[in-house]
Amino acid sequence: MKPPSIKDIAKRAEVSITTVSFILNGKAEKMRISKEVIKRVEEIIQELGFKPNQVARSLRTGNTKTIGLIVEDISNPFFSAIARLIEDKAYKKGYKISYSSTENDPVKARELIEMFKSRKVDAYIIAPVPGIEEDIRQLLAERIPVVIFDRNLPDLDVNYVVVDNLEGGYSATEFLINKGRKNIAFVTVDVEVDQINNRFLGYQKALRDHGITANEKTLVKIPFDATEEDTNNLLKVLFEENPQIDSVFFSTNYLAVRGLFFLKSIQKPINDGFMIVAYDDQDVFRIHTPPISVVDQPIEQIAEKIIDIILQELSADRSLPQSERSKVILPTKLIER
Amino acid sequence: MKPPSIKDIAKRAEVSITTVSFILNGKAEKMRISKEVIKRVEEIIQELGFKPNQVARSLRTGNTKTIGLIVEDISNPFFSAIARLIEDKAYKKGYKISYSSTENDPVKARELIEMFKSRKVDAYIIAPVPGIEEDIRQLLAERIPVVIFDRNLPDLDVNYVVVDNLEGGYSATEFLINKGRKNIAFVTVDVEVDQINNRFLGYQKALRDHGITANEKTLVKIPFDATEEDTNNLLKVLFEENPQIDSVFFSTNYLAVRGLFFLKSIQKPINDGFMIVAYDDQDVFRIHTPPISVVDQPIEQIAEKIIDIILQELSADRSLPQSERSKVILPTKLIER
DNA sequence: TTGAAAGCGCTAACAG
DNA sequence: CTGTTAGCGCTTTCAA
Repeated sequence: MKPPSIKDIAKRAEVSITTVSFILNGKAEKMRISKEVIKRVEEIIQELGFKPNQVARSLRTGNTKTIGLIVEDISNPFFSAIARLIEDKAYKKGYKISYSSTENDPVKARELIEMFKSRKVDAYIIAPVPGIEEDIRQLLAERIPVVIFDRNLPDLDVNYVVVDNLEGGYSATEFLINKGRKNIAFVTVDVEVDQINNRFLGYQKALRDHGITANEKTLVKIPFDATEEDTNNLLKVLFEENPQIDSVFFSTNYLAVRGLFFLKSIQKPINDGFMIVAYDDQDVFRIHTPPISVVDQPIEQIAEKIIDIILQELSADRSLPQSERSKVILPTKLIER
Repeated sequence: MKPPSIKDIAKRAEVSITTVSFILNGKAEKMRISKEVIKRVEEIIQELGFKPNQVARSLRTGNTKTIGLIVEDISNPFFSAIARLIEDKAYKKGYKISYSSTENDPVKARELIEMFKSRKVDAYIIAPVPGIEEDIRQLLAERIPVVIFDRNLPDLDVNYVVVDNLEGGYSATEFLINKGRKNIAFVTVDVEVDQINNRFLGYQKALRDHGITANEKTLVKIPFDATEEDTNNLLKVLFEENPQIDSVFFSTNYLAVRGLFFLKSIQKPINDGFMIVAYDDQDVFRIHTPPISVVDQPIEQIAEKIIDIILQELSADRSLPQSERSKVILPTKLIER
């Protein structure tokens, strides 16, 4: 009924618990345990289907072989794609992933970190919300490996993997300008996070560099918790009050999707006279008629870098000293369609 | 540096460990511990920022407050949406989710269950692959709560939450027939899983009921690990050899997406002369021009049912006896577009 | 080459 | 009302 313990194995094999433990942990030869004993014990382990209780092991060793993944929303394709890739690589090294969605709520984010702390996860991968700098700082102080991604926390010295969002915003905007757009609206989420800010800065810079004056009225900030209907209403106002708009740059994938639905609903065609650029290369942008140009983030590379950093620190058995913290900024790629 | 333990709290408050433990677990009043003591201890807990070590607690109590979620692929929108909803509800009850993707590989699925077992997760939510019946049976024998979803494992008596895929396949097919389609191709994944089989059975039944003879040549099974290119090649053959096809029913969301890309690449328009029905209502089908009709699964209800069952068994502190196992079959909804 | 035993942090039975 | 203590299953030091 109840799963066998190391004790049961030891008893059955007529050896001590210690011996079993050594065999279990591959220290058998180092301890020069005889071949026969090893074989006998291993057979019994097989026979009884014994699996070490990881909880007990964790309590003893202090590591849980679990990585905490904190994202904004696991159902966002960007995050779920990252989650999938990270899972894969972590799994190969014997790590499991526990995930949680913050919904961009610093209070919830803090609770999640607490929860993971009490569960003693070995490392953290976090798409941070503003306001948890202090919590992360504390993790760092305890020398727990942390990588943040998607967005940087500027006043925190921590490993991060982000893309060059300023460049991303710039290239998207410049692309539109080169297509002859004069009135480029910017639709974004009303959250003060680094990556969104940078996309906006890139947008502004591109306009400036091309001698175009930004029009404040065509800058729309959609609350994070806005429903689709709320979003539609805001977009409606945007277009009604600014009929001169000849293109829109959406700063996030889901806003672009909503935007496309909205445009469809008002039957505003996307064509040579009216263009769209979105962030993240998702199926929905490729399948759209006409296809939508996007700023593509190198998801695989992001995941790879994250897990590399984490595993490296984990194997170094501590977080790196400040000086060696990894700062990875990956390029985005404008996919013109 | 190191987080404080219950011992530290006890020492600081000059009470015994027991007292602190009782306070921590809300048994203070039952044990009639004085108000002042409670207050003092709570203050110290606050002050030191003490969080009980969940690992130690788990070892002691035998439960980890963690639920294992095993899906085919967490980056599939269907699964990530479910994951998100489950997470939310579980979180409110103090449970965390660990996830893993099986990639439809029974060997990997088995390993994952083992891993979760050694980590002592309290309950399992599994989108099963064929071949793990025995492992699930064993979980059940140990009275661990298990819910399977998305697909049923016919010869297993276990809680499940699925949709009526036969009905789903039927309604999709009938819809096409009613639209005057005579040559309905069926594109599916080459994996023998219950939900896919039922979608096919529904397709067949609808054809039969309407006096249409199924054409074996227009039934395409795409290997699960086929690349997009492989898929394209198979579809290419399908259309080249069967020019009479006037509609396609795709049995899975991702195959439909690939199909749409393929059709776009060969510039085959979707219109009154050629129609498509997909499974799962995703943005990509709504945004497509023209929009694609789909068999919609009630994702929220699925997630709700799953977590209800799990939490109920968890609070009953054991898996239900066979007779009371929950068998939930939810209806699908055909969204005509 | 193997065994005994301490102890990771916590809960809860039992004793006072 | 509070303290002492055993023990959850495992790793690892120390001793034999």
